[in-house]
Amino acid sequence: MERKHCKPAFERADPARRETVLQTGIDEFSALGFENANINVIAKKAGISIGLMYKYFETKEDLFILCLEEAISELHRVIGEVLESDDKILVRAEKLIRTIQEAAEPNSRYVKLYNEITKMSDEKNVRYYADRIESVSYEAYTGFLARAKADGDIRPDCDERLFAFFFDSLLMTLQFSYTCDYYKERFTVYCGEDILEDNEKVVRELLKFLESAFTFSREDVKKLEN
Amino acid sequence: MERKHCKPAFERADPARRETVLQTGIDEFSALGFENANINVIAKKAGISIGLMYKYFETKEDLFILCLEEAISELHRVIGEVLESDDKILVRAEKLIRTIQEAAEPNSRYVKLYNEITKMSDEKNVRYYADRIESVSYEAYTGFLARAKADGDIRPDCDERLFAFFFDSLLMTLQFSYTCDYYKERFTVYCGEDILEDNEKVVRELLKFLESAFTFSREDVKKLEN
DNA sequence: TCTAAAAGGGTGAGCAGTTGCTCATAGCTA
DNA sequence: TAGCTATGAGCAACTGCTCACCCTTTTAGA
Repeated sequence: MERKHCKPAFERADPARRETVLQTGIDEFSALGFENANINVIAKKAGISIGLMYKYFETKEDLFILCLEEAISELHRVIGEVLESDDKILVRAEKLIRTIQEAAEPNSRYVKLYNEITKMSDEKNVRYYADRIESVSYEAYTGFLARAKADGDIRPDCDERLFAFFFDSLLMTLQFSYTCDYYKERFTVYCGEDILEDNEKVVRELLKFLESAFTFSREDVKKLEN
Repeated sequence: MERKHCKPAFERADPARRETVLQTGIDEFSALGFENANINVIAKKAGISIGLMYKYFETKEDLFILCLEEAISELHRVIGEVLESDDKILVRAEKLIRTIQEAAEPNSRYVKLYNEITKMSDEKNVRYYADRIESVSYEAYTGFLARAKADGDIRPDCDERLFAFFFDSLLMTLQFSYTCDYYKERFTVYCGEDILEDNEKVVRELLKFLESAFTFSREDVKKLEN
């Protein structure tokens, strides 16, 4: 379905060099964005010539995509560890939130790359990447929401897929809010200058929100439903 | 604090032309992004020479910023109408969701521009724009959340600012999910191919989620809090 | 074992296309 | 004459990418 994004020469290259090239790419792309990053500069910073760079990759975009895959698999590895456990839903949510907070600093380059593809438009293979990237958390979230429903931990009349979507939307936004400049600013507009330092407050309130966002009489909701 | 983003000549120009220039800019910037849009092309499509374009604007970036302001004020106008009413919180939420759904198509260019600045990094005046753009909804949401709290419609021990933040995060993501290609794909990964057509389902489930996202025993939450 | 050819790793000057922006010029009005 | 609107050829800088070239290693035939 999707061709490889590097030439054979790159696969044959020394693993240490491969790592250097990808990490340098991640540095530059996450700092400047795809368009503003300069592949000649990436080559220089990685200590190879552009000639060789183009022996490794067909295009600048292919290099970007490989960097992206690296970033995504790292992000998945981190949340994967959390998702393996077998906790109740809010305990799991708490672990996820704390992981996002703790991983914000060390993984900021990866999150920024993720944020970068978020503005990708259809011309390219949005579908392929969205599937690849999002389906991991999709599987995980719908899985444990289904179980939570069976256990009576969440309301029985909810749609697990939509609830998973809302849940992930909150976590994704939170991740960006600890990492990307604009989202960070927005975060402090809403929650005050100190919010980025007060991890406990965020954990506490988001868990409250998830537990029962807006308590509202069942009748009012019924009224809305018809 | 922030200089003007057009030269006097633009303010003197014919209002119809001003409109054409800004709308053409919004077209191009929302379709291609800031970097890939070509100011020479914008000038041509707007029916003026680039020479004149640069009599109107100092730089390409200034043109972009004026387009952005136009887009934002349009988005604010739309949600402003909804926020003026004096409904209970879930009724208000429902109106907002429906507005997002109905305005998705006609306002897609504005939403895409908004999404575009979301990846802006600090070098530029992120702070200024985040303040300008986000504080409108911030004021509105904290306002009616405070009232909802006073009325006993939401739990009394919540932090209104954080709750407003979570609420807005859900709505912002939803807005992108009806408009921006990557978010759209993600939406269907989570909720199925038909979700973009089933507005009622989204309204219903999001209201359920807001009403009581995860019902969970108070004791478990207490246990988490210490 | 020696040799020649083929294949691959590696280089970087520079091509070609793009694009933000300038400026010399012209017309029009007061 | 002065000051405005308006033009668009084209400058200058940038950058994705090529290609002629060098060096080393592997292969193959005598």
